[in-house]
Amino acid sequence: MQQSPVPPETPIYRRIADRLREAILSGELRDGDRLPGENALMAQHGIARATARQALSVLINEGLAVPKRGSGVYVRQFRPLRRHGSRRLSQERWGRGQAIWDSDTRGRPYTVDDMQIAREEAEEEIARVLDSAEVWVRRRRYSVDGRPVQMSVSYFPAALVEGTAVVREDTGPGGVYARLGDLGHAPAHFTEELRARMPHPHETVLLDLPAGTPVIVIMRTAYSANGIPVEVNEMILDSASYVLQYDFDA
Amino acid sequence: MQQSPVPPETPIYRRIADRLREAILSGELRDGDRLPGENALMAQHGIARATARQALSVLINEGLAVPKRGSGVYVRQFRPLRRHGSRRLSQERWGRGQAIWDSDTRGRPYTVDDMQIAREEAEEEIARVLDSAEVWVRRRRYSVDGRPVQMSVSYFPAALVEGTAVVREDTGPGGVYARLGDLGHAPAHFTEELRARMPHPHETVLLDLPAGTPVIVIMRTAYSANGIPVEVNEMILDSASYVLQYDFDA
DNA sequence: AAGTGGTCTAGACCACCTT
DNA sequence: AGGTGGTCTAGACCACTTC
Repeated sequence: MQQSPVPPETPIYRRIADRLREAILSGELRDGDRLPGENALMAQHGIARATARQALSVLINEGLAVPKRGSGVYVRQFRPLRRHGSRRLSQERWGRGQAIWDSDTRGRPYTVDDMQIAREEAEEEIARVLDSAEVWVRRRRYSVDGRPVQMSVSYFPAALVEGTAVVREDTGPGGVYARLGDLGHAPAHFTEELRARMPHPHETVLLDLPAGTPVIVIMRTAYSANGIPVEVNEMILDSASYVLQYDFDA
Repeated sequence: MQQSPVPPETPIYRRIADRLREAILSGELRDGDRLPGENALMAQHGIARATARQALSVLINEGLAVPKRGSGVYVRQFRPLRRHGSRRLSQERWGRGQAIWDSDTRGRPYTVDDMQIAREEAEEEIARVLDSAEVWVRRRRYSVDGRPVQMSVSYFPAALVEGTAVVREDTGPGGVYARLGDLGHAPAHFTEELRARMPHPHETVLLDLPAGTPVIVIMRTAYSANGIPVEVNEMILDSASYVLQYDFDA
């Protein structure tokens, strides 16, 4: 009924979480291994259910563990894809580049689902950047190995692409950028603005994100050679599925 | 003692959290505003303390709200700095670039604290990339307006920088990169590998991060003109304090 | 002094997964 | 059938902030 008279400096649930985190980060518990469950923690430490849950919730919110209903709590894995920002400048040019983080994009193709194309009134920021109140919008979701990894929304100035293949489902060989080129507005420069944050609920659903998984938000603006913005592309990435790489010269 | 016979499709705590999130994202509740507290939610919805707490914890773990002991739970703000990856290629070159996200780096200087310099045995990954088992390490933390925003650790091949100003506290005009230049190894190419994840506990402490705040991890490798890696710089950024910008050509 | 969030106990019913 | 995590109740003591 009464807890120990002098509360220990760090709360019980936190010390338990620390112990488990150590086991995970040290590799003692490996990817996919099962953590001690609520009942096990209650018995081992003589604590109440809520306290055991709180300990596990720490690791879950840190993205180190994933709960599976009716089964247990498991160590989470990190197997990223590699996304290249500026491919043309990539390491092949000066060779010898060594990657810090492994990734395994090899051979696994993207799948596109939920493609949607529509003409819309632009949100404030998009309208400002594209200098156009009306835009054509292409929405899609990318999956790898059947698991969603990215949502992407492209915006084009309506006047620029009206009636072209850019607003059709099948954009033809070379895709949207080739069509923009046909129009005399081939993308020549890119700006990517990037931030990370916790996902909103609809993003959690669409990307099937476990708790403790941030998203990376990329706002990419494409400019034609004469400096006209021709596309804004907003991407929401599952941070557990990606390593981003940017290469550039001094 | 008994809850309603047919449990509602979505749990109570989640519906409350949804309502509050809506209020935050719609701007009805603004930056720094106080959310209804545990007692208020208990009274308004006729629920137990733990349920009210659970509702608030959702928003806290989403990074939308910050709890303040003895005071209340408040709407969190996002006022990022802007970090430029490839400045030389930046938008000024072709003009007209419009930023999607506001940021206010203007005039606010970085402060460096906790500078540490040491000779160490390199971790496996660093040793592999730098092709050197022994490294000199420079650690420091950057703050803006007295609030920590970034931790940074630079690694140099020991043989390359031994006895030079690179391993001294004061690196002189132009800093470390200028000294590498003096040695005939001026950085000419950069690769940045970037990911986002929830912070580890020591990062939470050192960056003073509220719950629900991811970190952005950047591993930056600098190569000299002839392709030799001369520095690896690992940066841990508070994701709520940064927008990253990369500019490049097609 | 009163109110707030932080921690903890000891129960309960439920849906879900494994066996 | 039994174990697991998900939700919820009704209390308790505490440290801290605000007034």
